[in-house]
This record gives sequence, structure tokens and C-alpha cells, in this order.
Amino acid sequence: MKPRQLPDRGTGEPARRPVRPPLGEREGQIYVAASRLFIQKGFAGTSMSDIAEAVKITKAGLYHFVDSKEELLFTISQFGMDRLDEQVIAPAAAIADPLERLEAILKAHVQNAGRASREDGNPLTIVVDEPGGLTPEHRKVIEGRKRAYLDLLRGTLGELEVQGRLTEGVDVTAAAFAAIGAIMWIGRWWRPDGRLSLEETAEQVAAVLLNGVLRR
Amino acid sequence: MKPRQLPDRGTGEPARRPVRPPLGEREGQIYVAASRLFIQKGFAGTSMSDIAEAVKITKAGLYHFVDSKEELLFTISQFGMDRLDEQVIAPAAAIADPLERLEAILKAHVQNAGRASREDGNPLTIVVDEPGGLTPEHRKVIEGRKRAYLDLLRGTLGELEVQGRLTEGVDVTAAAFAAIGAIMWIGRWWRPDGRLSLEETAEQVAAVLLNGVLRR
DNA sequence: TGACGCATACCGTCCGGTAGGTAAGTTTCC
DNA sequence: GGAAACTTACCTACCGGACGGTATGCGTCA
Repeated sequence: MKPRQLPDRGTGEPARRPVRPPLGEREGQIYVAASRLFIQKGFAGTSMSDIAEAVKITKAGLYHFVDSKEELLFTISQFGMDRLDEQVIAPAAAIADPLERLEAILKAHVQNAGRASREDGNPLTIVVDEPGGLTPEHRKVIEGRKRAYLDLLRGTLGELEVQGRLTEGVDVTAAAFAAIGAIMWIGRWWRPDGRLSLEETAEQVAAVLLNGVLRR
Repeated sequence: MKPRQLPDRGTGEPARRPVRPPLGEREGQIYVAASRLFIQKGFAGTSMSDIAEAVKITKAGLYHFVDSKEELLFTISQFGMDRLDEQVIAPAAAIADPLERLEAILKAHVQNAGRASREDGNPLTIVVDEPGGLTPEHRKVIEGRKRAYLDLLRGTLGELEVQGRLTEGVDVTAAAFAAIGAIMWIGRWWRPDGRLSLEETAEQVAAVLLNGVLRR
């Protein structure tokens, strides 16, 4: 993915007509840039000036669009969970068979985890790494949504256990956390220019996890 | 915890005799406290005043023992890798059979990951979460040591693959990262007062990962 | 003529780090 | 043995700069 250049408003050129961005585009740039920076340098390690610079605006200009640094973090966190909801949770929740559902959850989540790796900005990384930057109220909201996802995964494993389709002795909670850990880790090592494609990675990690829990 | 008053060196009192702490104790307190704070609030989110307050000293007093904030981070990172070396890498490297070695790596690493969870200070969490706080030179050192561990794990899986003891089609690199991810995640959810003991957790996670890759 | 989309200039606070001091303990040397 | 010289373990007070955030103004467009 080549880095898209922001429109040049520099001097010297014959007064290039600055294309007024359509409504909301500037906000989008801000949230994308903030997301990327939060992932790269952490929430506390990123200053509002950093974000402003990244979108070629002054800090005061940035504050025209956002209320506070914490609001930025919360909005990004919500966005990350929204994407998890629509890409992973909602499609999976519609599947009746728990084995099919488990496969769907794992593969979709791996795809989501990899789709935006560390260089780009996958907001889900922020959700798991930066709860401390949120106010207690906002943190509760995010933790609740994370809990809902964990419950889906744990519940699906629980159904499989009841049906006797899990390997003897596997603890459902430990297995669920192992899966989430393996998946969240992908964003830290997978690179789009690496040997494995995202689809292959999704297959591989999902296969290891499925083999790890399913009776054969 | 009641706030212990610093010995009053003001006028009037008959010169209270301060007990000299044994050599190195203060440094130990500082590194433990810094470790805990870096994990709880992140490196950038922790100020030197926070650390000083945690060990009941002034900031200038703290700087009597440490050179800089970055040196603190590097020392803690090295300490974390030292523990990984002695508890996981060295014992495992002495095992000839790759399957036994793999089991030893996974179980020892899980124990290490859980032994000090988020509230307490497992320096390994800092190693993986805060490379950005290090100078390029120090970062290279730490990344090199991390790479050595990955190579051990990947190499062990590779031996098993050559021996035909892995499930058909498992990619060694993806499997190694899946294992590390699942293990590192433990520090984020396992609690000493939870339902699963650390030993049970180690067994569970190691079992899922071993089942996930081994041919049966 | 507003409303929008910014910029200039600034605020108080906190940051990492330092200058310089002091009380007590330790070593050196007569 | 005892004084002098030095070291250790801190302290108070402060520095320049960066931080999150704001008051105010001004050009541009519908």
C-alpha cells in the first residue's frame, strides 16, 4: 500500500486551488493519523502536536475538530470495536453450528487483526493496549464490548464441549484466551510483504488453534 | 498503606540516626517500582516523579541511583531477557529431543509469563510493549535477544517438522508466533486469585499449542 | 452575512534532568 | 587513636522545553 500524499498547499506553485475536502474528510484523516501514531508510539507517547503535524494542521486547528485527546482515543476504540462487531461478531453470531461458528470467528478475527498491521492503523490494537488512557466511564464501555466478544468465543467453545467435540480436558476459558492472544499477536509480526499472505496466515493460525482444541 | 514520613532533618530534633540500607537494596526497590509502573501506565505514561514517589524519595534522589529514564527501561528489559534466558532458554537448550524441548519451552515460558502478572511487574511485558522507549542501540540489543528466542522456538518446530511429527501443512513460523502470542497474552488475563492455578494454566495453554501443531 | 475552517499567540502545568548543598559514614595517614 | 579527606545518600530549588488546551481573529465560501 503506497503512502497516499496529502494535497500540497505549499508556496511556489501557481496558487493551486485547494480542493475543499468533502464533509468529514478532515476528521477521517485525523482519526486515521491518530490511530497510526497511537499504535506506533503509544497513547501517552503521542502528543497532540504530533497528530496535528501528521495532518498538516496546527494544534489549535486540530482542536477545531476534536474535543480532547481522550475523546480521540475513545472514538478510535469504539471504531475498532465497531469493526470487530461487523466483521467478526455479527457474521459469526448468525451461524448455528458451533464448529462452523468457531472457524468463522477465528478466520475473520485473524483477517481483521492482520488487515491493518502496526505500520497502518488497526484500532483494535489500541483497544487492547491503551485502556489506561480512557476515563473510567469510557473504559467501562470498551471493557464491556470486549467482554461480549470473549463471551461469544467462550460460549461457542462451551457448546462444543457440551457436544463432546473438544479434546478431553481442555479448559474453555484458557483456550479462548489462548486463541485471542495468538490472534492479537499477529499484528505485531505479520507484514504484508512477508512470505505468508494474510489469507495463509489466517489459515495457519486458525488451523493451529482449531487443532489445539478439537477432538479428532 | 499509610504514608511513611521521611526522617525529619529539620532543626530542633536531636539528629535521628538513619539506618543505612544494605548495599544495592535501594536500587532493587527502584527497578521493581519502575517495572510495575511501566507495565501499569506504559513507559511514556510514567514520570520519573511517579517512580520517585513510589520508592519514597525525591526525583533528584532517584537520579542519584539511575542515569536516565531510558537507562531504567533498558536495565529492566535486560533483566527480563535474563530471566527468560535462565528460566526458559538455557534449560530447554539442553534437551536433545525436540518434542521434549518444545514442551519444556512452552511450559516454562507460560510459568514465567504468569508468575508476574500485570499488577506485579513482569519485565518481559515491558520488553515486548516498549521497544520504542529505547535508544536505537539498546533496541538492537533487545531485539537480538528476542530474535534468539524466536529462533530457538522456530528451530525446535523445524526439527519436529523434519521428523514428520508435525501436523501436515503447519507453517513453522506462523506456529511459533501463535505460541508466543498465546503465552504473552496470559499476563493480561491470568490472576493469581482466579479459578485456574498457574500450573493449570501452564498445562492448558501448552496443551492447546502442542495439540495444535503435533501429529497424532 | 454568517458560519465554517483554520492560524497566531498564549496559558498554566508537568516533564526529564541538573546545580549545588548537607548530614552521615568510610578511608587515609600521621 | 584521631583528625582530615573523601564518599554515599540523599535534599531543596530550579531550568528550559514540551505538554494539553484556549482566546481571539481572519479569510473564504454558500
